[in-house]
Amino acid sequence: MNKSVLGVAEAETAYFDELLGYHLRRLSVLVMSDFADSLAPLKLKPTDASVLMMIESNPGITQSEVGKALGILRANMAPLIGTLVRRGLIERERVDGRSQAMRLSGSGQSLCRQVKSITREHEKRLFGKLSDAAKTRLIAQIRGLWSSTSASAP
Amino acid sequence: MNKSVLGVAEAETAYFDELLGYHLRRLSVLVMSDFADSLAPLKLKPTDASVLMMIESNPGITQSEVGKALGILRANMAPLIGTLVRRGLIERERVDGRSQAMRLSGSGQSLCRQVKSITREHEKRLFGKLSDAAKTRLIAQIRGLWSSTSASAP
DNA sequence: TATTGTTATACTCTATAACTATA
DNA sequence: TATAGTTATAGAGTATAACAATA
Repeated sequence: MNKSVLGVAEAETAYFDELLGYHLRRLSVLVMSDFADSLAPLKLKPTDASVLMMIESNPGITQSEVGKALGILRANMAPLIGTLVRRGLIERERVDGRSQAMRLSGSGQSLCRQVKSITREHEKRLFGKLSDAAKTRLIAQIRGLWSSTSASAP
Repeated sequence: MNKSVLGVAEAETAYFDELLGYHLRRLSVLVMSDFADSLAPLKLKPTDASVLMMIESNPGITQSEVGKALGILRANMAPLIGTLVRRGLIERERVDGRSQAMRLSGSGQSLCRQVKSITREHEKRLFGKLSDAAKTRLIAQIRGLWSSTSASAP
């Protein structure tokens, strides 16, 4: 329900149309918007979903580890995790006096299955045009661009 | 200076790695961040730059036309344009009692040339790996994905 | 001394609503 | 009645700073 993009012009777009970054962003905004809409029935935002998936793949992971992996600041993890715990999707267990290991609860696991199913449909809807080979090649290409550049600082 | 991404994991990323949308977003965030940093010396944000370019390509265009083309709400155009006018980059001329035609001033034009030059360097830095052919193919592919989906409402 | 989790807070983006003046 | 521009404001998302408890 949030469609601010960079495109749609009847006006001359001119210079932008040669820019890969411009098209990349335009598509990314569209995809994120569709993904957010797809997850809305589960009362989850893309960030929530990614946190759940990360915990599912790494049971026992701590808040700050998830934060590092997903690029979310500790300060913002606290309320985010708090909500998921209050919804009974995540269970926490102190593992040392500071850290707490996180795991999915039963309902967290079943919600996670729904997230995966919704995500599959979403990807098929948006990228179903592409053959598996084309999709794989595209991911590899994008990853190549990423890794060549992301020599960014700590 | 704003690096929140979705990646970097030492933790298992697992499911995400098969998702085109995930990689698309990761790269898009990286590219936007680099673009914003590149424009910072000109005291322009990506949005400002896109507005200037749009006016340059469409002299006489009105605020709401630019807004429609770039997906910026009227309400948010007002302060944005106001700043650019106060900086002497844009000139406004009433064309009827409501609308005002916008044009770049002299300094707006020369700043626009700098934007283009910076943008070229930015694209070369991030996408220089790709041949022109690969880049063109990629843009076409992205545009194809966009247009097949963006049957979105007004 | 560094790290984990937390709170408080600020800034930017984006969105809605309501107003004015024109058409 | 609809449109262009404006103002005010609210809500996300993301940032910094500071603190307590622990390592």
